[in-house]
Amino acid sequence: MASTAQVRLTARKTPRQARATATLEAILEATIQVLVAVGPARLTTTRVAARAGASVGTMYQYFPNKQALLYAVTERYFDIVAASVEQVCREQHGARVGQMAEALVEAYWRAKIVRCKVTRALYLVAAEVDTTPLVEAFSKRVELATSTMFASAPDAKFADLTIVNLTLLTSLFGTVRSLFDRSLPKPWACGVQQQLIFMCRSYLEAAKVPSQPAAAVQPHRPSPVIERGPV
Amino acid sequence: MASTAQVRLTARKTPRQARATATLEAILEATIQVLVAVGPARLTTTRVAARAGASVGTMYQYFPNKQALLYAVTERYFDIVAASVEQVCREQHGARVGQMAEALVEAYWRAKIVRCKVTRALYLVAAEVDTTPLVEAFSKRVELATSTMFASAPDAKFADLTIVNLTLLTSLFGTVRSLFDRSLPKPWACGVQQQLIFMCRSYLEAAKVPSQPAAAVQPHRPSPVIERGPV
DNA sequence: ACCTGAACACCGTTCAAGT
DNA sequence: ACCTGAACACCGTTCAAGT
Repeated sequence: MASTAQVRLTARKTPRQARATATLEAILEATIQVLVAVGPARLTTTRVAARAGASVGTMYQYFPNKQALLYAVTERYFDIVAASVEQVCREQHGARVGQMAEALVEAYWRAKIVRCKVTRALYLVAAEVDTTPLVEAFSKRVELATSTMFASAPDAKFADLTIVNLTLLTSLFGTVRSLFDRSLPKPWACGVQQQLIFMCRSYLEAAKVPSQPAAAVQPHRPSPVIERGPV
Repeated sequence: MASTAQVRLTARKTPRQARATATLEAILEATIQVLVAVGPARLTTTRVAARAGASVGTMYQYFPNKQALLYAVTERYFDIVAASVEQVCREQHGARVGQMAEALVEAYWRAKIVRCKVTRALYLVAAEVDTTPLVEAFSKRVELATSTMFASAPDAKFADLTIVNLTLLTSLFGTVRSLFDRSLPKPWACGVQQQLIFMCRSYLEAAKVPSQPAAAVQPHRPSPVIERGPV
């Protein structure tokens, strides 16, 4: 592992009294605020504690180290985003694929942009803490929701839904991230977001397995190098 | 700005003697090695200096701070990747769009994966240093190369090449990054990479403006919400 | 149970002294 | 011109002492 050595990232103890719960909450909230204000690299445990109205020692009662603090905040964030994706997936159950793709992209985009400062700050914590397990859990959760949704579409069947779904999500997550990383003027970012919907629709359309009344329209040229499943 | 305050990120002075040039080179090389070994968060100026066989003071003669060091290394890396993308763009000049898309994705993927440890480490330095200017310069450079290439395709014209090109690249950069961030088993990663080619092809195909002998095939359903340019 | 903050170790950065 | 490394300030983490 490159960036991180072996460190416990889970909470150290859970509060038993109401006062303690409030303290813990204050610390987590303060962490987000400091994160947004100065970024993860310049975030200081003392600063977080001060912002939360507590002392450093208190913070260390609940978290074994700075990394665990960032880990906890990231976990909460992923949970919110995953939940809102799951919601649209339920809402779009049984719709047409094109409509699903559009709703999915828009929901994810909205979830990221509503708290865009937080999003931007959290994209950077990966450098301080190894958040791979969180990314993995988040991805798996979303994959399940979207694949269930796509499987319910009446207008499309896919030869290998798993890989199509995985590709679509990888591209969605990545494209949105790229948009955050670059400092594109808003109109361009919106343009790309619109095109992204169009791109996802085109991909799904092209990845469809031809339905019953097929054989009518054939691909113009034989598509040569295009394989589907994992190699 | 969240993560970084005002700091000079450019080199402090340039070496005048051969000995000094060697020192500088050793420092840059050592930085990459340490970066790969422990990641940007745990990279230490002393460690870098030691690895380079120099003292901390020497490092500070050439770089005003740790961030400038990481900045310089990132710049070099971007330069290599951009150069290899530019090369395929020249090679594919005048080819068909589908072929171009495939070559582009594969070239970018290859450039990233040949030194995958370095790639992974450098993805993380963005948290320590504000590399936005470098990302921007890199993107602009690649945009120019690919848009020139696409404009030379005999089999496709686009209503707005700029936004199509921007979307394609944003998606390419992002998807590849997502693949690095997640710890997918190799076969799945390869599967997604293959599908990404297919996705880019489908998108370009769908974004084409119908050529001369058009009017024959009409879109099955009016596509509702799909706009092209920036809003 | 929970909280505090002085104390310690470590790392970024400087600068007076060397070749 | 270039290099060195002890010295200083700052931040993560601990722990003895408090309520």
